[in-house]
Amino acid sequence: MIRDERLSWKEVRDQIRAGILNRTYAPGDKLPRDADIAETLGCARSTVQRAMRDLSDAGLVERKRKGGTHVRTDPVTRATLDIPITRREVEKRGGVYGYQLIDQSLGVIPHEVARKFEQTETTEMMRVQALHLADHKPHIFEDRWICTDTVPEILNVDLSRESANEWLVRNKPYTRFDLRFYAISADAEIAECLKIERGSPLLVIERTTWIGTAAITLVKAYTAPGYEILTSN
Amino acid sequence: MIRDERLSWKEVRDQIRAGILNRTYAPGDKLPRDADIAETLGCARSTVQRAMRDLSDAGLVERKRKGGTHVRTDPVTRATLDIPITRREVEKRGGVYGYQLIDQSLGVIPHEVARKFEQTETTEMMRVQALHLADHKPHIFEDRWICTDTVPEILNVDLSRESANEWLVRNKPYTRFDLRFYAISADAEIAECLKIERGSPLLVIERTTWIGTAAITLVKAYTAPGYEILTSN
DNA sequence: AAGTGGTCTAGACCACTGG
DNA sequence: CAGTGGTCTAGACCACTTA
Repeated sequence: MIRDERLSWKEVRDQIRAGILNRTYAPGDKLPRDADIAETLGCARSTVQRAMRDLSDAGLVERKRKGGTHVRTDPVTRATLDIPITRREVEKRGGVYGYQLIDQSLGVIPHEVARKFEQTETTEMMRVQALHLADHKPHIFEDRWICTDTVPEILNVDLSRESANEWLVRNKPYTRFDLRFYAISADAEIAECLKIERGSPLLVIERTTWIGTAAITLVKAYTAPGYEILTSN
Repeated sequence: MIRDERLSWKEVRDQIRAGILNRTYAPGDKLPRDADIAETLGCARSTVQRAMRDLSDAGLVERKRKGGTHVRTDPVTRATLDIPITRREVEKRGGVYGYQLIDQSLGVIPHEVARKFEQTETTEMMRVQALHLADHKPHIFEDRWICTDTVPEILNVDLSRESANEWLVRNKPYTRFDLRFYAISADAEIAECLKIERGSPLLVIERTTWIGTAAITLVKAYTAPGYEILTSN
């Protein structure tokens, strides 16, 4: 007789997942209770729990107290995205990073921006427009609003040397953020900055960050043509 | 004296995170060992572990055996994306979903497609072009290649009734996928399908899926103007 | 070689929620 | 209100990695 070895939670997870993939448990089906699975497989319940949490995080099953664990009927593709600071992104690809401040000013925020910040009484903020370069070519044009009430220190930062992107990320950690991606066609201003033709299709990455409920910044990053966002799974 | 209650792992996590946000632990700093934190806070080491895993998943700290736990120097914005099947996406917003098969054929895959599949000997696949509608208006035009070697059953599915999107997701779970987003401008064919002007900027969602190492499908989803991808964090 | 995080166990209690 | 998942503990051993 071969003595059973202890099961790792990944092995448990893979067994359960296999059962789902091969239709032993079809979408909508209820899986046995953790305790029963543990007994069947001969491991501790917490090991099953660990495996289940992984499957749940991956969106394969849905767990409810008292309700039990069910195979999700409506699978979603769940991906994790890492958006690094632009410098890192360029350097990681072996490129040469460059940065240019284009304009910096104080001004009243447009309604559209105020809406993105949700609840903010602040009406005047700092606007920063800057260009990130990769291998000396325009890479990303960013148009940013920074809440000077939340981040008064920004007034004393020399943004011609260091990008707001980096300064903020290093000095003002956020607790919440909002991300959206969409496509636009380049208007005259953006086209000029990125040195492309008007009307070129661009991917825009828009990010708003808060610390607690206080708005920090809203940035629209207009990426140069050819830019792609990738996930690795 | 008030007797200390047991700490939950979320409370532990929040305390550690607070220490990072308020610079008690600056970027690059090493945090105490789990065991020490546990003793300091008066909880079990596994509770600290749970908290740390959360911070690590969020990208705030980096953990290494023997090396200890360090606050990450270059924070990344880490977001989780859920991409549901198109029907759900439309219905969740309260819209009416519709679907039209445009074309279905067998053909030799272009080199560009073969490259995306990485290693595949298959050269002939099924191509499916279809339109997803939201409130009777074009919403997403999808151009898909399906590997008939991996998914021979697809040959017997009536794709004019059910979208390949849904059939695959229900019947052919994948084990790995690749996602990318980028912007293009609509060519004549896409413009006609989506009933928009040529040259309109479009967000494209491209997804390749595999089961094991066997290719399943590659789909390019051309979204109608105004489409946005959102993350919720 | 030794230090630190990762995992497993067995058991207890809690918290949510569906029947 | 009872069943099920979620969490906590204390302790042991493992596995990776760096000093």
